[in-house]
Amino acid sequence: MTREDGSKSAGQATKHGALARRFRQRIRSGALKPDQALPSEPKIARDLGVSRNTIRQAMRDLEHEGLIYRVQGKGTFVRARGSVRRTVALVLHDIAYTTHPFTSAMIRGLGEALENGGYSLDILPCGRDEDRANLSGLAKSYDGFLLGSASMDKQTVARLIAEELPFVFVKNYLPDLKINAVLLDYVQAGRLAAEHLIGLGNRQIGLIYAGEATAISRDFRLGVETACTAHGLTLAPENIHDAGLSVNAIQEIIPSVHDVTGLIIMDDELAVTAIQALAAAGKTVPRDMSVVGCNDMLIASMSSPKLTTVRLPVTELGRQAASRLMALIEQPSLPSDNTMLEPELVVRESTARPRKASAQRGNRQG
Amino acid sequence: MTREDGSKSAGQATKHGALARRFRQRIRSGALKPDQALPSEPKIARDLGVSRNTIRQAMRDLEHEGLIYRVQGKGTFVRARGSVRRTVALVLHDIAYTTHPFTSAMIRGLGEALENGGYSLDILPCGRDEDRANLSGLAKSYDGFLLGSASMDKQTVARLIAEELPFVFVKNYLPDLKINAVLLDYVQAGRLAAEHLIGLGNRQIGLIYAGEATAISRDFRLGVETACTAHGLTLAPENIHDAGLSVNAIQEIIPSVHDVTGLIIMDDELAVTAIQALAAAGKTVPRDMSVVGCNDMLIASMSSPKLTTVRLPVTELGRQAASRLMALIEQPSLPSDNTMLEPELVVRESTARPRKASAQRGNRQG
DNA sequence: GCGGATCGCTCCCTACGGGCT
DNA sequence: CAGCCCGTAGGGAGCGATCCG
Repeated sequence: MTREDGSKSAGQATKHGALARRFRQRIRSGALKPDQALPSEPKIARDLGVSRNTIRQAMRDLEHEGLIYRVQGKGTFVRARGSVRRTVALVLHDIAYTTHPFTSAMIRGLGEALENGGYSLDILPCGRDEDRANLSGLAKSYDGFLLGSASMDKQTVARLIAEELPFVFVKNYLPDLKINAVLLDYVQAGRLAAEHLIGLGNRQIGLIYAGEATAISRDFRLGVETACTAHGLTLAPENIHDAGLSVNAIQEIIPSVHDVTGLIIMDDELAVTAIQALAAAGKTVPRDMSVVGCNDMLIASMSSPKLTTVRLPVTELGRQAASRLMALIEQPSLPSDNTMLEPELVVRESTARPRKASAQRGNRQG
Repeated sequence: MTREDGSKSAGQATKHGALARRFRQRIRSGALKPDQALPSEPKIARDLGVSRNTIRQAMRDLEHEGLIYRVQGKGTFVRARGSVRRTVALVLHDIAYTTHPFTSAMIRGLGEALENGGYSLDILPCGRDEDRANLSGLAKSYDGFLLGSASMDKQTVARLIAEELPFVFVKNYLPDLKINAVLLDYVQAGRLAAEHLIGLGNRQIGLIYAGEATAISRDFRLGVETACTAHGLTLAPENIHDAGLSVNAIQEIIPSVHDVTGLIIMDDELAVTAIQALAAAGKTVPRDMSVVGCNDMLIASMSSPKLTTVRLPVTELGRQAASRLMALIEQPSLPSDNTMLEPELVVRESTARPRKASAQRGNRQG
């Protein structure tokens, strides 16, 4: 431990450390400019009274850090910052999340913005402790990090901060850390979905969401409950179900949904699956039950009936997060900032006035 | 150029290179086991008659490669291979491809198999020359590579071979390289799609595919043409369209599709989009036109009408490719092998007998 | 608990070679 | 060509860490 730290932060203990530190500062500050030659090894040796061997060790370290390059017969030069394509990493809980349409849409936005900025994007998992431990090791390989995992822990973030590595939270966030984040307003998304159903006359509302594990899922539930309370309704605990992101879970949950005329499902794919499961159980959407999805993925407009959903600007989320990270990389002193993107209700065919309610209230014909 | 190659592949030119090579082999072969101590620097110096300085340089290189670790006062030791979680990289043309449902399904299979094997998966882009150049630099970071990009070039592959890095082609391949690959039989996929339409009585068939740029797209067209020829039909050039993977391209292509009763589209999303575009132009599928997709993604069974398509075992492709790569990593001497996975026709609602044809032939009522 | 042996780490010196200008 | 550059290779001295008797 002590040793490793010593040899890394060095800078004073050893002569080569001090030398490396000296040149590192001069390069970072801009005193030495890209492709400018450093003094030759023999010259430094004479000037500073150190052996050439020591100088070579310092130079070797700087070369490994990517700060300089050496050409036999010519000299040692400062590496141009842009000579290596800059790369940022998107860190997900599990690489399998790329599979989800939401993540796909986000990556589309990220890739687009980063491409325009001349950056490359790699995707890394961080669900396992080893992966996260490895992350700071990979730090040298990346110019910045997009943190898209709900399983990101404070220690890892603290390490990123300690090493002064730029990062931006995308979609997920750590509740008690006020740091760079580009987020979606899931409270508002839940509220919009619930208010739409309530506005149609639904008094019994059910919720299928991703559970209490992630902040955004909690936010969504909070939004639904807030809307219900505001209209004098209660979201009964037995009408709240945790499906995670699993299509299979939906199949198990649907049969246990009773006494509900409106169902809010936090994911379009799950919502479409739910509609099919309801159909299999003899219930037609929206005649017997209204269903509202969330995200407005492609499938929402392709399914039958077309899904009423809450559109979240996912691709825009990616774009803004990427822009924010690039700004941070190019100007590390930027103040921390949180951005919240707002959702929008998209009414299609999967929601309608509940039959009993409309009969009781309007007593309309048909 | 010459220099870089020299210093990298070294091994014979310089003494420290030869030394490093010597120990690299002994470690890789298992002659030196994890956490086993290497001979001490002075001992190697005496035994081999080289200076300690030279030995230290070789050890430095090995340490940077992660093969050994050194502890002052104790000695130099072989690093346990399993101490760092093994990681493989999926190399795609562009990170945006993760966005495509096909890639998602493949990643699902890859992730599943790798997870079971105790591996992590990173996703890297390689579309730009800089990215590919960087790839061999990243070689040290990864235990193997899954090559999923059609833009993979021979030089890059040659470099991987030269550095003895395990790799497996997934889905895409380089026509003249007989190397490890797990592939889908796109010739057969095209043939199945065409034969289904022909079997229904369609005589005028159109094809929308991803162009001539990639081997699999060419294979698909070949399959369609083969089936047509076998049944005495010709696939007219004006009925072959290149849409890439672009939903927008479909919108432009559909209006120019004439005199065709059956349309084969190499991607389900594009096929569903095409059906909507046809509807907008007043043509109903399958009454006025039969449409066959390819891949059997989720959307194929969710759309209306449900899409007849050719199911390709994409997730299985991922699983097998991952297994193959893990086997190669653990036993580099495995002989090269190609695996081809076969498609299957899934008939749903988007295909039917053409009206004219059925009228002409059966002259049925209605 | 302490001293000696051993280890890797730092630092110095010299010399030769091959590439660049 | 000479003169400079970095790369390689050799020599040696002393230090701090580790281990063992």
